[in-house]
Amino acid sequence: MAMVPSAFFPIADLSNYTKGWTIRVRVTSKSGLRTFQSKNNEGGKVFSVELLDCEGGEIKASLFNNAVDNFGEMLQVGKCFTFSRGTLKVANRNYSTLSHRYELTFDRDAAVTEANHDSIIDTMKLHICDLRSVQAKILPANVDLCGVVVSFKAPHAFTSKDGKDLVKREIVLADDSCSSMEVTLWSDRAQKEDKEFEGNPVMVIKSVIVKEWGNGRKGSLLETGALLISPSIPEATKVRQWWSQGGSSQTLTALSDGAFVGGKAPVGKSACLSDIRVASEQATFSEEVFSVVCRLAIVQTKKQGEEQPLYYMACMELKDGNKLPCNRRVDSSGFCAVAPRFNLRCKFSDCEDSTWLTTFHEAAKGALSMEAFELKDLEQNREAMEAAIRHSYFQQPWIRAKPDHYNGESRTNVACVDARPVLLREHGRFLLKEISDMIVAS
DNA sequence: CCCCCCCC
Repeated sequence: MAMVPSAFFPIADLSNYTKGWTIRVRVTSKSGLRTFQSKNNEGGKVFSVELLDCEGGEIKASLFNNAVDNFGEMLQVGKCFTFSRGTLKVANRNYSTLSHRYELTFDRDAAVTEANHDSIIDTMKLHICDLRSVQAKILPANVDLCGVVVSFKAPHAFTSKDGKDLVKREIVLADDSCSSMEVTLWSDRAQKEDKEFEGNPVMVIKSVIVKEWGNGRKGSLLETGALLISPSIPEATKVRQWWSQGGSSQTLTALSDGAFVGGKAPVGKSACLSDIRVASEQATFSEEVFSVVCRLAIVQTKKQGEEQPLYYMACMELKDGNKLPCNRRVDSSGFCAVAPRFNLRCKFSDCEDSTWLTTFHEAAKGALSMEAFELKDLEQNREAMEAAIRHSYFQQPWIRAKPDHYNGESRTNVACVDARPVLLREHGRFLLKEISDMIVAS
């Protein structure tokens, strides 16, 4: 007779108002055992697991002391169990990779029973995020990725600052968003044989923590995450097809090597948008560059109902004696080498003001985290094109450097000349200093 | 009641 799923409580509905629940779940990850000294100086031990049920609900559970003794061995990744008699508390966002508002703790009262393999519970729940959207995430971010291994380094053993022996291996993943990012694998995963990484296999990596490193972004696969090599899931098939049907020869936007930070940006006077507004309204204003921390709020895609061009086709021939392309506007049958270049009107916002700025190619690439050809590729589908742009709204603070110059008349031309992700650590220190200066001043 | 997600 078929099992009645409703006999078990849905994980998604667990809260601290729930009484007398029993859940039936699969263990999808398991941490190592940690020992600790609690506040009243008692020694304790704990490990945690992630649990998935047949409705796709996920929750983190921590098992303490007696529960470790009773169930520590039994709970293994991939196996199914029923759990009851645990305590619910609001999840600590700092330590949970799952979206559930609550998490479970189990101690001496816990009831855990091994269940038969339950095929209606998935073995893993993935929330795969393409690499281009990783560029726009608030950091640190926890993501699941599906990409082609485009390169890998040898495993490297070293001792960490606090004396731990570690082995890491860096790989570079790329996906059909034409982006790539370096990801660090650790210990056993790092020490898989080289041949596992050869021949551009598709890998799914679950629970990658993404952080700012240097000028770019880098991932690190957490202990409780997962590494799947050439899995048969639709996302893997899609990425594999992209790679074999031209992706392998495409230019990739690297998140890890400062691709968005390349080139010489003018470093402007630190300002906010209202400072720029004031400066640009002054008649005596001479050319000046400002740097502002702000967000991209909107791109003007329509004007009085009319769709606006977002890029133009430019000549890419190199000028004589110059390494720069001439960038002359050409028609679509242009006889020189042509490439799309952005020309956008963007509204940028900070905490107190917002302003529309003409945003040319280099700056627009930074503001949108995308290449002009990626937008042009969608030219048959205006809605998809605009959706791709909307994706970047408010996603990431940008430093905007801006020169002001004249166009012969007294009218001041204000433009965005460069946009790049804010280095959060540096910016955080800057803000802290501002606060402490204010305290001193008061 | 734990809790770092390691490194350049």
